[in-house]
Amino acid sequence: MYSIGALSKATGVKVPTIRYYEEIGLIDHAARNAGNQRRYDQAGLERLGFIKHARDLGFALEEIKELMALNGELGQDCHAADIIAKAQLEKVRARISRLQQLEAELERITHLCEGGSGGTCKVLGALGDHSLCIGEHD
Amino acid sequence: MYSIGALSKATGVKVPTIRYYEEIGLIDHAARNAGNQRRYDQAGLERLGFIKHARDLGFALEEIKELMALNGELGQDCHAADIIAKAQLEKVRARISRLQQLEAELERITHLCEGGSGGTCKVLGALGDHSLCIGEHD
DNA sequence: CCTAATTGCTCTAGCCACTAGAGGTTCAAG
DNA sequence: CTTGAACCTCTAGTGGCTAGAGCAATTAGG
Repeated sequence: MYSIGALSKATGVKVPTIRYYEEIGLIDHAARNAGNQRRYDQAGLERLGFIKHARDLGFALEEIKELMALNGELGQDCHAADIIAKAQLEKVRARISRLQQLEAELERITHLCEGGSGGTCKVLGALGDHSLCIGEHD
Repeated sequence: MYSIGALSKATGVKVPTIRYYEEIGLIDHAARNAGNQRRYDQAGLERLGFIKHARDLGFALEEIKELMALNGELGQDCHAADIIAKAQLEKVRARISRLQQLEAELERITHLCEGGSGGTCKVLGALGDHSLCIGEHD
């Protein structure tokens, strides 16, 4: 049996976050001891570990709920899980390519600096003027 | 003179967002016409354009405030602006490399699917078990 | 000039995923 | 038995908006 603090240490999920997950129904209401403190078993630990890992992978809490529902089904629906994971992969790839565009433009902008102050700052100018951009972003 | 709607169209910043920017002090309180509606001049348009562009580049509103303060200074402090932009570039690069790790792992996970249901789903298994990951993430 | 549609106004509340703090209770070590 | 850490609940705040209610003002058409 784990206290909420022990569970937190074991999973890397902060204590208030665990309580928050319970509140929103992502995890079940924990069993309580005589003094009204939450106690968790091995299954609770594993479920929270699953959530943590999925969060680290960028899944939204709603998506994690879906994944956990699949996990609970009789003869886990692997295909559905795969679809969710693939959608997540696509999201991640889209974010990467968007960020790479930003990287290119920020690189360009920072190379405009000739140091010193006075006169017109080209960095500030480039930030203000979208028409100077090489490609589209956003 | 632009109405808030015209400003919105010209910059691509939504009307409630413009009002929100005013509320938090990112832009000055707009002048009002006889009927209490906001009216903007060219300078207002340019400032909002600057904000929009910087937001698209991933700058936080606080950072944008700093950049605009620099812009207002006598003989714009180009060096300071450059430092902020370079920091932003570093943030963007860090996010890219983090996302690339996620991409690699999601790719690995989605390749585990053998289709069909029943038995143990390797996708769900991989999501639950961090120790199966190739590299560290988060 | 009148009307109707559009646009504007303020205010409140909600989104996501937490985080922080107040003020009190229970537990575990010595 | 005492102390201090960990726990409890509750409220409020974060960033950056978005949505909706219930009005007032403007503008285009007839």
